[in-house]
Amino acid sequence: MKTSLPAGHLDAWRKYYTSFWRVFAAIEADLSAAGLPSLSWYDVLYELYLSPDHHLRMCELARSALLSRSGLTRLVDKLEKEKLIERKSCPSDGRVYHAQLTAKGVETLRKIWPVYRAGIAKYFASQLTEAEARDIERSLAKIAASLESVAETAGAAECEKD
Amino acid sequence: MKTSLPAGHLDAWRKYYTSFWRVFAAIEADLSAAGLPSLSWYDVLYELYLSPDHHLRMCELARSALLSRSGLTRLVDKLEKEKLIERKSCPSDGRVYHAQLTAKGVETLRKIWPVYRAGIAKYFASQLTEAEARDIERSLAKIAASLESVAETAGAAECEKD
DNA sequence: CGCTTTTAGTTGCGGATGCAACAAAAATCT
DNA sequence: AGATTTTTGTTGCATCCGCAACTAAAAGCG
Repeated sequence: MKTSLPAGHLDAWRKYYTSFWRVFAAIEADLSAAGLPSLSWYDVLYELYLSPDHHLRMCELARSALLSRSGLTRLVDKLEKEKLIERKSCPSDGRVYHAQLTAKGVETLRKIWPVYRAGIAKYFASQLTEAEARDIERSLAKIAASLESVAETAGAAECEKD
Repeated sequence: MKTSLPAGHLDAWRKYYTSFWRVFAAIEADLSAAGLPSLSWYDVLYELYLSPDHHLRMCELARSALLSRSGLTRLVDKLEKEKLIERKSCPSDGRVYHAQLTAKGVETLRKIWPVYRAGIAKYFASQLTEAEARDIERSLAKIAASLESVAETAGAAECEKD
């Protein structure tokens, strides 16, 4: 595993880190100002929306939505209280619950998206050419993919080797 | 202000969003596993380190370190308790406090950096060529710069126009 | 078949952080 | 100068979230 860090890569990291927090905060502020739920709610609803039959096991949903299992449990509690999803027990595995997107959940997704999209456009996309967007997508896809399986045990294995 | 969002730009956003959270979580996990403070501590200490005489007003530090004023107040409380910084009142403005990096603060910065650098290298830089890193730096610099002044009033002005 | 290990989801707890309200000081205006 | 507004930092409060411990169920193993 490569651990050297050329100056150009460090510069890229700094911009990546700073730009992300600023864009993220700006989008969250827009959502909040519009009286809409935060991006973590959107992420969960959207992952369910993408899934076949709009449902997913809790642990898979946690991974897709970039949350810990406990974090997801609480978030699903709130989403269920708002009738945006339902918990359904799994017939073939008594440990498993599926989160099932409701019609109201889809509706909420459709309310959030215009504001979210406008935020992405204003704070992120408006600064990028088509070519830049394509290059970023390609480069960052490699990074996202390389960390796909890293769930709750992040870094442990590699750390022990040092 | 442009609010349309081409598909390529949306794809770029998705990878940006997902990759960032995964890399961030992985680095935080490594720091935690090494018994080191989190990135928010590093950010504050590092911004002070970069500043002339290693000190900065609270509100400037909050902006540089990507925190709210209240968030910074609490973080500075903890850093001061650990003797990593000192609060110094400003002679020319009675409202202002300066956070002053201490020798122990510099030392802590030097303890965090190797682990942080290794994380950046492992989870971020190792996936990018020199050219990709350069392009990302250039593209994201524009985004970061366009949001430089957006502090606690993020999005408000633009939102009212819609 | 029992016993152990693993997996899925939940809960107690504590830490981190933002918003709104506040106090103090400075700046601005008349 | 006195009154108003703005700026700076802090605090009360609420929310979000992860880790560790726990329960229940399934899988693996003798």
